[in-house]
Amino acid sequence: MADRSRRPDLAAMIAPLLRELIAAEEPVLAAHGISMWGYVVLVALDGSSVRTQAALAAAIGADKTRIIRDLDELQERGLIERTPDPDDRRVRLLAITDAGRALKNAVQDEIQRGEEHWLSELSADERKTFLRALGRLSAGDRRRAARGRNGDTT
Amino acid sequence: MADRSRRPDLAAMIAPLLRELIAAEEPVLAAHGISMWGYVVLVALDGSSVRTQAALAAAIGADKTRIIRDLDELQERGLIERTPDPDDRRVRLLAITDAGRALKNAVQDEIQRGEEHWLSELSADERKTFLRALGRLSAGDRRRAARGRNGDTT
DNA sequence: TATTGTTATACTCTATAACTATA
DNA sequence: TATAGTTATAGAGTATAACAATA
Repeated sequence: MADRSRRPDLAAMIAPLLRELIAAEEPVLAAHGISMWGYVVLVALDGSSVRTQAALAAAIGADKTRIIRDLDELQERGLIERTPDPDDRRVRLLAITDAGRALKNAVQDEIQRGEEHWLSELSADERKTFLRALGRLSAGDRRRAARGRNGDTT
Repeated sequence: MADRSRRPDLAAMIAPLLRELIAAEEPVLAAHGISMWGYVVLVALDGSSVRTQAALAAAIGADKTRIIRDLDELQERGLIERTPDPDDRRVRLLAITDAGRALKNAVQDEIQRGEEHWLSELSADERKTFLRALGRLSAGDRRRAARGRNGDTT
């Protein structure tokens, strides 16, 4: 018999929720002709001080080899710029363009409007505490992850 | 310039957290010689009234074809039973064994002890509200998902 | 004809290794 | 010798299609 005193594993509660959130994002991304990784890249470049491709890969938890196609495409569409670093010509400095930021903001607005659908199941207090707690746990992630890397994001 | 009034997307906050939770589970699962899907199957069979393979696949969000190997292995190890349904001989009725339940409980205990590491970042109030809100959102998943299927879990 | 469980195939991701150009 | 970026290859994981047995 199942033990009612057990709570579900955190991962088991979160995984299906994430699956639905991603499924809801896909049509929005498709409508704007951008991939999930492409969107993640734009968000990372807009919000942080990430400059090099290696730092970007680390920041978004991707392998440095698997974001190159996305960077190529984003650059071809004029959504990001890749300029050689004069101080170290191995490095290519990344920057989001105005067009890239506009696209990212449009996509993000739509996605967050869709997420209200989920958050509306919570009371105002629950919502506030939930988002804060989630941010805390997520921030813990970043702190732990940062320790394993070189600590700098440029 | 980044707009500070934007909150991160829910998916963007949850995804890295889930990745870490899964990474923390893997050594536990490996120590008990069971795969992630195998564990998910045991949890589903222990806690609900799922009986057929098709219902199980739907319940855990997997394709019916991709759980067969796991079911084979779980059965070989005596952790589940697969018996033909006398009422419909196409169907094989699934049931967790005592050994399966014992393994599942042992793994679950270890996993949840590990999760305290994350939850300890929250205050008692935050923790309570967070888990309740997460359960609510996750329950919403199940309601929405159930509507898309046949409504019965047997 | 539809459905359960199964197998085989193809496809999509991802990780690994190897290469270049710089340092 | 080590590192940033790149490319090519191989592997894992997944979805799709087709099959046999039964309804």
